[in-house]
Amino acid sequence: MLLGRERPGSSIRDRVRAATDSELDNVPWLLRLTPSERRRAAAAVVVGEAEPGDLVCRIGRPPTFWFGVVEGLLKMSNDNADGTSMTYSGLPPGGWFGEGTALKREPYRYNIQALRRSVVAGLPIDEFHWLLDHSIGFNRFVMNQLNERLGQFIAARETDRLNDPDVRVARNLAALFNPVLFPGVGELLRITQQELAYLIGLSRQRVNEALRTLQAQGAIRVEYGGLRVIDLGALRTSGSAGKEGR
DNA sequence: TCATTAAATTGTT
DNA sequence: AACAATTTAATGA
Repeated sequence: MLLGRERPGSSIRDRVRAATDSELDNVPWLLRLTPSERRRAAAAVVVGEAEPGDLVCRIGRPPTFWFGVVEGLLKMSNDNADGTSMTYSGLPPGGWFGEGTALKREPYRYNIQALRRSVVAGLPIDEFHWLLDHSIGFNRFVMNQLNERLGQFIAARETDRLNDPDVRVARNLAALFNPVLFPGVGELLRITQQELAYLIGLSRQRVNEALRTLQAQGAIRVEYGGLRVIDLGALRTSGSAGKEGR
């Protein structure tokens, strides 16, 4: 779908190009490859721009790429029969996804949609399989990725049961700041309060209030257009053992 | 480089 | 949801 032969009006409006060097610097798994593997993989990686609302991949489509976020913000969601949709996760820079469907060559089970203007990278599925067959480092990365994502989904199930908005915001932020899944984020997560509200399913006002509470607790710092993590552990455990009441 | 203006984002009600 | 205040980005001298 990142390929140019897409039906008009659907998916990414995409001109795909080869990745630039600085974009390749933001591809975490390239560092795990041997030099010759890296040369081959880097040449295969393509990038495209996604406008807000664009679908990077769609439920039911056969997997053509393993995708990664170079810049911007995506969301992973699922459509229900009644027309509503459920958001599973936000995908900030450094995150790679779709390995499950790529591995089995089965259709995507979720939609990936751009929340803001984003740069999305893709590794063609045949190259993905070649790396699985030839590169130990790549296998380590994918395995680690799957393990970490499993942990994230288990944590997400608990989070969804919580009713305290402050805690839900904290846990969602902890997930987005995950350095293993999203190494491109670093200390500063570029996300607006509106986008965060949309991901978590709260009003922007309530998110704003929660963020300022978390800032007062010393867990984060609120900045214009983004959030800086001060204490990731506090975000993860907030509301479970502790002192904060509301 | 600086000043001005528009746009985006945040803070409040 | 609406509005004001603040921050950033864009423009042009």
